[in-house]
Amino acid sequence: MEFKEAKNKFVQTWGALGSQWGINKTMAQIHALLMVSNEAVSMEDIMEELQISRGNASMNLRALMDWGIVYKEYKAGERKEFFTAEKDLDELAVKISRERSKREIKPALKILKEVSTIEAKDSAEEKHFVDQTSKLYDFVLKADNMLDKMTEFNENWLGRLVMKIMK
Amino acid sequence: MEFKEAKNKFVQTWGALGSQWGINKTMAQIHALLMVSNEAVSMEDIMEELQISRGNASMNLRALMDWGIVYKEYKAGERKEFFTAEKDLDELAVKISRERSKREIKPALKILKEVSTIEAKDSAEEKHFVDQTSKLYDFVLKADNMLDKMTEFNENWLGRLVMKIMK
DNA sequence: AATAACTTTCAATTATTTTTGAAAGTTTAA
DNA sequence: TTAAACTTTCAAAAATAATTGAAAGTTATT
Repeated sequence: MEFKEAKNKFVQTWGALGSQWGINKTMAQIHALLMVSNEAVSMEDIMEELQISRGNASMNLRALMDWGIVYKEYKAGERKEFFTAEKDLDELAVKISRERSKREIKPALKILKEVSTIEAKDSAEEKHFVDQTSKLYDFVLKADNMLDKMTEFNENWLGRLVMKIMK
Repeated sequence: MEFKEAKNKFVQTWGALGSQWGINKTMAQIHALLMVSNEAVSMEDIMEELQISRGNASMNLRALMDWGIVYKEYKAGERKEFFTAEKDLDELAVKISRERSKREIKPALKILKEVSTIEAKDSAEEKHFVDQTSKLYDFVLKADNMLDKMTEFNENWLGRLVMKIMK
């Protein structure tokens, strides 16, 4: 496989993966493209490589910057803007999980707390509801914290040890 | 908040969360409904509660069974089928992550391996591509394994200890 | 201050995904 | 074996999400 083909395959794959995880395809593709570029890329070049419109490029670049995983860069003497992606994967993971936690998990937790604390009458149905949603609240809270600590854990020596023990 | 309202709120929230994570809304809603039901529910009742068509209910129940997180049940004397959800959350998490790993991560890893092993010419561009995709391959592989081990880890005493240390 | 070089915005269009509902299929009971 | 009680399938319709492109906005240069 030659370089151009490999690059294209990577961008397509990353885009597909993104859309399966609730991130729009173009956004994931732009990110993929920037990740494997060794230097900052202009909007013009992004449009060209991905065959997308100016508006599309602009909006998705904005979204990526809001997520904190793509940065703007200015080149001396050049008028236009260039973009680079966060390339440190641990950093990337932290930012993505923080952002999704903030946008999606935290609000869901709030609702879970609300619904799990209604006063259950003595019906088995209501008791089960409260029990199950409470468990879910605890579980999601724990998973959320864990994600947040994952990288930290991953780099932690004791963590590595535990990891090894668990094969 | 009264029970019915709480139940509805829960189902809606879980549905919204699902669609943000690449699972269709109805599928997540059916799952939510079954999770908080203390007894098996018929297709008729699911249709009624969620206000969805028979076809929709049928297809999404099938999908949930394919994921291994919803089961069919038969009641003595009753002709129709009833459904229940996996209610053990650790089990649920394991099944979901196994399934997503199998369907999405593993195929992506295969591509990542392919593209990261092209022969890079001496251009910095190609070198960077190979370097970055290789790192990504390792990272995704590690994260995938970690997810698989998460529950196990969560229940693990040493894990709990590490968890505490990390506050 | 006018113009050129660029970026952003957003209503309209297009593409994708989900949902419907009725016909076809299946199973059980009489 | 027929009919009733169900479930599944899938083409068409509806709903949702992404994309376009041109006008409006911004910033730098002369």
